Amino acid sequence: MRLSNYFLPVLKEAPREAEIVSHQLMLRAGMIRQQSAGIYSWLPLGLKVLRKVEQIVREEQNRAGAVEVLMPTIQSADLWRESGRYDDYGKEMLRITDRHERDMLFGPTNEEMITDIFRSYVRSYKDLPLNLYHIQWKFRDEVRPRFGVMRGREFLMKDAYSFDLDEAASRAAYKRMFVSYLRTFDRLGVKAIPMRADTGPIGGDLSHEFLILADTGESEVFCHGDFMRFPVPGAGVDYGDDAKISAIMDEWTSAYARTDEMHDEALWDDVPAADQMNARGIEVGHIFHFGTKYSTPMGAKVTGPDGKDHDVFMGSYGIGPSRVVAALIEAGHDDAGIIWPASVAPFDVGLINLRSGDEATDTACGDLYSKLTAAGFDVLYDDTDNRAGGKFALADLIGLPWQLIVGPRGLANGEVELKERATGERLTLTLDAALNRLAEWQAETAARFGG
RNA sequence: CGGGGCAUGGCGCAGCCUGGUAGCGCACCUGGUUUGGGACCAGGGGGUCGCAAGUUCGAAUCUUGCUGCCCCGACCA
Repeated sequence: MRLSNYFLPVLKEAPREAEIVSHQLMLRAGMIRQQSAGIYSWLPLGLKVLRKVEQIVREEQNRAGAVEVLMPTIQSADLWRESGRYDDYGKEMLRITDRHERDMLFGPTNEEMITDIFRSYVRSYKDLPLNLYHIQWKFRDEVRPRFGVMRGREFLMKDAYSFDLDEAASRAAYKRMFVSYLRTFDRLGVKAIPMRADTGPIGGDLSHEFLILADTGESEVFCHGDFMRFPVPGAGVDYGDDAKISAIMDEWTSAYARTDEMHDEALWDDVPAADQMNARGIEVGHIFHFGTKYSTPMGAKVTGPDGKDHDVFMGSYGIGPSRVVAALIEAGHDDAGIIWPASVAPFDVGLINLRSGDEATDTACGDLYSKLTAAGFDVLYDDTDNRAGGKFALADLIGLPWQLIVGPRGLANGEVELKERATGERLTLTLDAALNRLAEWQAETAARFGG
């Protein structure tokens, strides 16, 4: 993409209303625009990151055996009356009346609807286990939306729902999602820690939150240092092997990890002082096992091997991709701007032409742009006639992993500069050497973050 | 929902106390000189000062009401 053809409305100064760094940087980098309290438009750069996050989440859900569907944002109130939540949910639910005076709502979550889909089609235990998910916008009319997309009223959520014949099978489904979350956050390039959680209004008896560690996180985290050492299951993990999956979850739940809300000083004292890790985190995922809470009132049952009907056991599993985008910034930034993990960076390389209009420089940049694009790099080519300083500042702000800096001075020696955003390291290389270095990185990144 | 704050060109702000018809920086447009870490000169465009009512000869400025947004607390991906 040539910057001159792109839409990247950056701001030199952060709007006053933005308090936290991710919100400031998302506004400054032209990723989002606020349309109303807690409601945002996603501009091209932001959307690109959001889609990448979404795609990684999708791939790991699919790998774990979940099947994608897409349910509507608007739901009928009748469905929610069946579960009893229409009255329970309170003012967080945005209620809408259509032209026929029917009670509708903008879905804050989809347990009822997915249960309705399930009961409409599934009759036999032989069709289980089943896990259906979708990635769809939700709306929760928060009393106090804040911190940009970190806590918006409208937000993108991946929500998966598992259906099983009995408690044991349902718990196995829960563990598969648990493991898939470990992989998902690892591929997103962040350290996420699963913590025992309150089940809250969704109900149930087994629940974990996944928190991305970031110094500016909202929640205080107490966890054992072992979490930094537990191995993340690889792409080859066998989700069909219940024992193996169970063992992974056992390991990842073997050490103490709680947020301040669930913190237990007595248990904490049992953790050796050297292993006590006190950090901050951002909740980006939450999984629940809630048994027959919805299947019973809504009549979602299957015929078992015994020839009798059984209410199905369910769980739900959420990740908020829109919040993840903000959390990644909280976890990766410096004074100059964002530092994206390679797997979700909006572009791989920022190609900086230091002297647009200079024939030799333009030619060299055009050539590099073609070669990189052909080699599978997503390149943002700054071909504008801005000054060097402005281009550097922009590149740092939007946080692409690499900056390939091309100017007449270096070209005279057949050289360009390659700057790595994360480390700030700058290398002066020949054109070919620079391309080779990027190719190495591409291979490393594919190995590290690939599906 | 309780408490606090803010609202003046696209963004950041001053002006308000002590009413006299709106200003600064950045951004934008034109021309020129420039060009390796946010250039300089000259010229230019853009705001019924959130909305409504009131006080006054006169309101960005004073009064009242409303709306929007932000922050702190209780709740959430």
